[in-house]
Amino acid sequence: MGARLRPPRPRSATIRDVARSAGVSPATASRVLSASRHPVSERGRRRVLAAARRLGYIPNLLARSLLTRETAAIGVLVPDVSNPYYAGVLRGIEDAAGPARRTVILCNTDRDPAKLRWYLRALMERRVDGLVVAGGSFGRAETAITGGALPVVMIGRGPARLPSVRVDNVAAGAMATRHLLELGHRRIACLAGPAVSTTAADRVAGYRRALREAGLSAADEVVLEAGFTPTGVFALVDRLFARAPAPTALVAPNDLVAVAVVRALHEQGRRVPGDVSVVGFDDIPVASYVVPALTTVAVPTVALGRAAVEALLGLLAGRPAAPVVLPCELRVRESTSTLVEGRGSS
Amino acid sequence: MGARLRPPRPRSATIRDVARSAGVSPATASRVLSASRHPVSERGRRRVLAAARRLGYIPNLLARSLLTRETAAIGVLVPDVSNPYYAGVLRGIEDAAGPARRTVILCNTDRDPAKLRWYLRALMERRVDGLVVAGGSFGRAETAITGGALPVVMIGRGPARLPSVRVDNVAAGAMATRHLLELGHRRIACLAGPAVSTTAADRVAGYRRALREAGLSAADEVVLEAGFTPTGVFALVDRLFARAPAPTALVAPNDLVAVAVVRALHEQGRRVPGDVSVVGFDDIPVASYVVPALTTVAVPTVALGRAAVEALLGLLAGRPAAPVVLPCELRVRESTSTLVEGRGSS
DNA sequence: TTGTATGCGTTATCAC
DNA sequence: GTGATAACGCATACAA
Repeated sequence: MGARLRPPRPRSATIRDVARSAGVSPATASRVLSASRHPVSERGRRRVLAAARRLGYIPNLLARSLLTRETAAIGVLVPDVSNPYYAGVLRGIEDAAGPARRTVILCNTDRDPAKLRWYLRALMERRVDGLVVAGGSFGRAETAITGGALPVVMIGRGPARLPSVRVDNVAAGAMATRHLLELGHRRIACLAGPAVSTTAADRVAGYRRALREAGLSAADEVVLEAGFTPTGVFALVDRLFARAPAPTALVAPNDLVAVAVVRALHEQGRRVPGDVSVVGFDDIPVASYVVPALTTVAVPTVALGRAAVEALLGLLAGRPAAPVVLPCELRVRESTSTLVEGRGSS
Repeated sequence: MGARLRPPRPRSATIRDVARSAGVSPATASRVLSASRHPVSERGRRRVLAAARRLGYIPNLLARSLLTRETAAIGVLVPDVSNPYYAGVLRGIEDAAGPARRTVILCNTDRDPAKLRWYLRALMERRVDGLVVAGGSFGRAETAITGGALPVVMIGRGPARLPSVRVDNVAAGAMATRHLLELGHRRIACLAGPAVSTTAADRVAGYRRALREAGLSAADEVVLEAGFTPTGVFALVDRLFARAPAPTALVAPNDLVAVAVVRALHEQGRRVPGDVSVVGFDDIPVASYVVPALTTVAVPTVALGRAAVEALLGLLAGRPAAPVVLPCELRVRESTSTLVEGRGSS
């Protein structure tokens, strides 16, 4: 006698039950229910379908996957869903996965390498068909875990050999900074995102490049590490404006922080954009509704997620994935304005 | 000869490979690798572990689940992850699921019953251990699909018999409205969320109750349907303030819309809170950073998600789930203030 | 303490 | 066009 377990949950109808009820063999039932291309008589088909409905048959994907070696599931690794940026990405992933009949297994890494690796293993144990990884810290060690056996698409920059879908954050950083330069600003501070984030690093690099191209020197660069959340931003802004000469413009690491910066300045009695211009990144949903509406470099988060899944589906279909770089767009709104002479001069 | 499929992906090491490499039987290998309570000699254990490491063995959860009838996966149905409210809920779900070694399968329903039912079926095919459903429209038809075979925990109100984790949105709506009444406001308008949302309906009910308790009549109620996103809010506010007498205070369906309302008023030249007081719900991350900082009724979204998973885990462990009602909290900030006499009188 | 054998639910193969 | 059968990878009842 074989395994005889206490069934933790009632056993639902199997394909054998359906077959018996329809008066056919399990093979025939399977051919009907799994949309196989194998021919089945019209009469048999009807009987199987009727029996399946009658019994409330729900196929067991676990058993099917065990045999076909495909789970129709994709794993998604993201630092934090409650961040609007990743929420948008996730939305795009879901939007593309649904119609392709794939389900999404979600994992929050919190940018913690240990957590990342743990989840990675969990996803491999589940034999997901592929992975979409957003928010970096997916390096050589992690590639080793997947053993190259698993198609992986990165959102943002990752290990060079992995296909990626991203925006050019250096260009985005430069775009934001150039906008401020064109408005006449010369003392422009830059709040950087977390040190581990390549996105943050690239935006800072773009900031530096734009300054240099405008003829400013390294001495004119003011870069402070802030992070991608408002935590600690108030103190940072205090520090930034305590020193003289104070900046007249500021590049925030993202919109969330930009909103906090605007408020911090407001509390100091400085007006945006009257006294200080502020530019953010991402164009999160509230960006255009806050007062002043945020000037920002829009990142197509939903499109990123969507493109990543499309690339992954291509990979699964055997098509090689070309790197995708989606365009960013400067959206000039109310938080930036021309430098008023007499205040900006050093 | 049996199934001989073209392997779409290279076959990874199985427990038989490990057993052979370790010089033991598959049973012994299984006992070591699945943390079974069955005794295994120390020597055997070491050999199996070594072999597993050597071969890069990763257990196949599909096969294990087929046998144990447990997948360690929970399905999550949510209207829209890119909404900060649900992003918070999702975060809480993930936070509680991870340490319990459960993975989360995410589905966006968009409040579309057809999509909901499709996903529901997909989750059942995957044999998830249980379901967390947020954002309603999970009614009798859906309960029928699960056939009661699947533990379900609702976040928010749902079919009466299903265990739920929620906040008292009637109380929340009353709390927001009472705050405005205490500030002296009498002409208070209410923007309702989507008609299908019980959360929205409850908040409106609370609004009505508070007005009534303050001795106002049904004639004093002004309720307009807005939705949970800023779409169309500008036109709505225009309409609202075109009529006389204009309201002096406004209850928004959530913070996202509240921010948009503040902006719409700003564009009309009305000041918040000087001319109009505005209160929102949820206390989303930006709420305290916008200017004016939003007075809002905080909903513990992350805690809701966490509690839902805990209830579900309890259910899976055989413990009955008592309904959980988490407290809301009024956070008075800058978007509400005392009614200035002479403007508020009719 | 170990090994052998069985079956979880499904689909591919082969013979009819 | 149909049916019997093996196998996917694993955990357990049972015998040793």
